[in-house]
Parts: sequence; structure tokens; C-alpha cells
Amino acid sequence: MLRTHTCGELNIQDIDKKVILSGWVQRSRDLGGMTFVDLRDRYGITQLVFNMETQADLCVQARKLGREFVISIEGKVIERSSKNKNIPTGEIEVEIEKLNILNSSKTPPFTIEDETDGGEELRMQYRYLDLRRNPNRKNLELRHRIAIETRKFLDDLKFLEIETPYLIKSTPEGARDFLVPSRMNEGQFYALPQSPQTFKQLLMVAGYDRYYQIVKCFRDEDLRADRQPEFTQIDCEMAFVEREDVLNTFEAMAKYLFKTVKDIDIADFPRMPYADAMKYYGSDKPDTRFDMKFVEINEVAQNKGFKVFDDAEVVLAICAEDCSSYTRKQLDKLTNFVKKPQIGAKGLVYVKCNEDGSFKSSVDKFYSQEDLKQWAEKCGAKAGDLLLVLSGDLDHTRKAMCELRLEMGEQLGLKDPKKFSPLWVVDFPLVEWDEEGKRFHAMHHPFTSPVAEDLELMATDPGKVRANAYDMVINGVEIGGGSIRIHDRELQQQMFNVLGFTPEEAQEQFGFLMDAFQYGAPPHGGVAFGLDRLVALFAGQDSIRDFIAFPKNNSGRDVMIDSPSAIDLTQLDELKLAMK
RNA sequence: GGUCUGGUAGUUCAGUUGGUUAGAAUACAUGCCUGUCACGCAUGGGGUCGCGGGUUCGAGUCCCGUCCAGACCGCCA
Repeated sequence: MLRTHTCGELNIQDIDKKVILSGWVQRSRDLGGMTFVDLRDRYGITQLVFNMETQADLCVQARKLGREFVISIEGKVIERSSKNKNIPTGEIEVEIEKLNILNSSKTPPFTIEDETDGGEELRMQYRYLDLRRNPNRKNLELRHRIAIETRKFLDDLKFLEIETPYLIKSTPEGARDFLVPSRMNEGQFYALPQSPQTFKQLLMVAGYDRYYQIVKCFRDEDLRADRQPEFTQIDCEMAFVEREDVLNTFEAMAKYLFKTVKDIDIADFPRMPYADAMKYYGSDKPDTRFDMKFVEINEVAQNKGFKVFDDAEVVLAICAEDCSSYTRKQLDKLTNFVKKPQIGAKGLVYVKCNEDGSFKSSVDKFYSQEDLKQWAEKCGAKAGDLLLVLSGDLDHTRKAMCELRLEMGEQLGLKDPKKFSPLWVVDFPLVEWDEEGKRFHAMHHPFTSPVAEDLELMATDPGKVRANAYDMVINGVEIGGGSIRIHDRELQQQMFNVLGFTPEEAQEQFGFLMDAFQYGAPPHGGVAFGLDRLVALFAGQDSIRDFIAFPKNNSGRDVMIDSPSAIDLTQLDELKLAMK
């Protein structure tokens, strides 16, 4: 037998028990006359004690144990004479009778501790060592908990988990596909799914009216801290539902997860139209943990002789509370922040609302105290506040102001990691004009239905049509999104038409779906959640990498197994492929 | 495709206006130590300063190119 207990469970109740433990050597402390060894496994650490007086041979062996050696021991649980209150097993130790070295270990390239000395690249290369560390273990345990509770919740509601294929058909819409050549079908390729979208819709047609799947999806696009080429979705679809049915079902799921996993009661999810999200936060995924909404001050800021504002499509202000004492240096730093090429503002105007009721701004040359007072009133600013103003064309200014708002939220400590502020963003535009491709493309995906009142606009002004689509947003993170789908062949055909498909192309790419719609497709809709992002959000982290056991790096590489890699020419021959 | 930051001991980093033999901490090795738990003390080994080229009497340091890593923009229906 290799163990009777784990390294995390023995305590004062177990005194005098004979036990067998197995695990890794965390550290050993040789005090000359006696040696302590910390034995670690997934469950905790137990101290082993070797005494030179009573067991000289064992003690000599123990001195040779290096970090991360795998050992198994037999011994007796005894009470410590000096206890360690920091760990659950700190009142006991195991007096060793037998020591069996199961495997030795090279000295690991970084320390296997909560605060490791290893850099990111090194830890990725030795991911199996990195995963021995508590923070990573806890992250994977959290991920497991969320997945299990998701399955419980959906199972209770009669959702069926059904697998869909990974080798599917490439389509031109959306993200770039990962392609897999078919050996048996020369010159033809499978694509890995960006999502199981069409299959779950076909399952609705097939009568499986509540489906879900925790499933890998693949997108061949550039990576970010919150984007991996393969990632996991909680993919859900329901038949015979309207928008509010879907929103309520999955709002309840989110609340259930917060309650069971984190013991947090989160508030009801407000529904915010996309247009409002853009107007007040400059983003379709606003962080609503703090306010600082945009205020359009065109009315009071224009036509006073300041050309920059007069020529601008929009003049936007935010009010940073109690920041009128910001120094020149701090304001310069903010100005440089918004002028970064990624943000691209030309400059930043500020107004300090001084405690004595006067105003000090960077545009005092153009505006009187009375003018500035009007700005402050419009923004609801009080004495002691600071107004930050950007101007320009609508889209860029909103985007820049969004970044500035988030930066100020960060600086002022308003992004409380303990707080969770959820909402549904609804009424997205159905399509967006793509200036480069000179065509519309679907904002969500081409199977999204328009809202009923906008149906007529499909033919006349597609850019104005609102979609029956929704995103779940928590703390500025897009956790999930979905829509009520098109289930009518004609409407689907019309949608493809708007997107610039000829009827032949539409039939070629998505004929299987449109054909299915002719055989009694029920009204349906659904949603997909990014599991990786959800877990990271629960842990209060921005990067999803540490919540994936074996993630890819910034360049889409797995540095541990060193992939992707070149393949043998005979493999290419079999596939009838040639390198360029 | 682009912007920015970084690459120096096993590891994490410091390294001044270009100037002697490139340092610290930690890890590792050896020795001492009977209540440690980040044990302590002593000694020791350990470097292609990412790679290539250039400027210079002299380059870890300056210039050009390149590779790698990270963050972001584009992209991500």
C-alpha cells in the first residue's frame, strides 16, 4: 500500500495512528541531530521527523532527499513539541519507521511555492511543475467547481448535454478557422468549430429543446490575455423561447453559480440597450462597478471660440470625484495616456472645480468662470471634483473616453475585485458596415434574428436594424452572448442577402441549415458563456491563462510540447499537400 | 500587419557619462548544528551579458538588423 491518508488530513485526533503517506518533498531541514521533511501532495503538507539518536540510518537517508523527490513513508502520528499554527496539520508530525524513495528528482528550475521565483516563460515550459503550486491548483479546482455546478443547474432544468463534432465545415463568416486537411478527400479540409452554433440549432429542429455543452471552440486569431486559440464555452440553446426567457434562465444560472461557488448574492441584471452602453460608457461591455458616466457637453462647450471643440462632432466629459487636487504632473500623465497611439486622442482638457467655488481649467483662455460653471452643472460636479474632457468624432472620442474612464477607475480604486456588477446589454445592431470589405457583416453572427419592429428595415436600411441579441457583462468583461435565432428559411435567406451572399453561395455554405428550417424548425435562441473568462472573473483576474491547465503563449505556441511544429514530408505526401 | 516594454549566474534582478577581474538575493554543493517550519552559521562552484553585424583604443552599456517573451492596437461573426 502506498498511502492510508493524504498529506492534508492528519491532525491531533490521529495521534498514535500508524499511517502510510506518499508525496513530494517540499523541503527538508537538517538540524544535525534531527531532520524535518515537509511532505506535500494536492491536499496539504505534513511534517516528517527523523531522529539521529533513535534512527540514525533513516536520518542519514532523509538528509539525501532533494526537493521534489517522491517518497512513501510509514510511521506513527505524534504530537509536535513546537506547533505550527499556520497549517492544518501543524499540531502533529509523523515519526518515521520506513522510508521508501519512489522516484528522485532533478532540482526544479524554479521554486514550487505560492510566491515562486520563476518567470512566466519558464513556468509555461515546465507547466507540470507550475501546476504543483497552490495558486494554480486552486484555479483548476475553481474551474472544476464552476463546471460541476453549471451541469447541476442545467440538468435540473432538463437541459441535455450533447456532443457535437469537432471536424466540421469552414465558412467565410466570422473568425479565421483552424483547418484540418482530409487524407481521404484529396484537396479538401475540415475546419475546427468556432462554436457549435449551427449544430445546436439543428438539435432544436430535431426536438431536443434544451441543449447544453461544455465544449472547446477554436479561433485562429491573434491572442490576448483573455483570448486563447482554443477555449471553452458553456454553450446553451432552448426552443420555444423569447428573449426574456433566455435572459431569465441564464441570469438565474449566473446567480446560482455566484451563490454556490462564492457564496455571493448578486443583484438582478439590468437590461441596458447597446445605444445607452455606447453613449454613457463608450463600450458594449461597460464596467458598471463605478459610475463616472459620459456627459455630452456640446451645448455649453461649443461656439465660444475654442476651435478644437467647435469643430468636434462631440465633446464628452467625465467627472472624477474629489480629484481637483490633481497636480500638473498627474494631469500631464493622463494627457500622455490618452495620446498613446492605441488610444489616439489629440489632447485632454481638464477643469478643476476648486473648493472655493472657482474653476481652473486648461482652456481658461476661451471660457469664463460662468461657462465652466455650466459645464460643472451639466456634469453634476461638485466642489473638489475634476472634469476630464475629450472631443472629436463620435466613435473615436467614445473609445478614448472609455479608456480614460477605466484608467481613472483604476487610479481611484473603484474597480473593487470583491464587487460584481452584472448586466445584460441588449438591442445590438444586427449588422455593421465594413469599410474595408465594402459590405455589411453580422455583429453577432448571421443566424441572429432582427427585432420584430425592425423587420421592414432589413430591405431598406439594414444598418439601422436592431438584433435580438444580448451579452452578459460583469465588471466590464463579456462573459457570454447570444441571441434569438432566425428559424425561418426566407428570413435567413434575406439575412445572407444583406451580408452580400448570392443565393448560390448561401446554399453552398449554409444550405443544410436553411433546408432544416423547412422541416418544422421551432422558434429558438440561446447563449454561450466563456468558461475561461468566467473562472478568471470569479478569481478576480484579468488573464485566463492561469485557469487553463495547458495554455498557449502570446504567439499561439505551447512551449512545453513545442507546438506547432514542422511535420514529416511523408505526412504531407499522404495529404497530397506541398509546402510553398 | 503595427506600437510599446523586456532578454545579464539554475532562477529573480542590479549594473552609473562606454573604462580594471560583471554583482546581489535565492537556488545548488560541502561542513557544523536536537524542535525546525522562509531554520541558522561557514565555505564553495556557477556567466556565449538572446543572436548577428557596426561605431570605438575599448561595448553588458551606443547604432542597425534579427530572434524570443509580455502588454496593447488591428483582428476576434
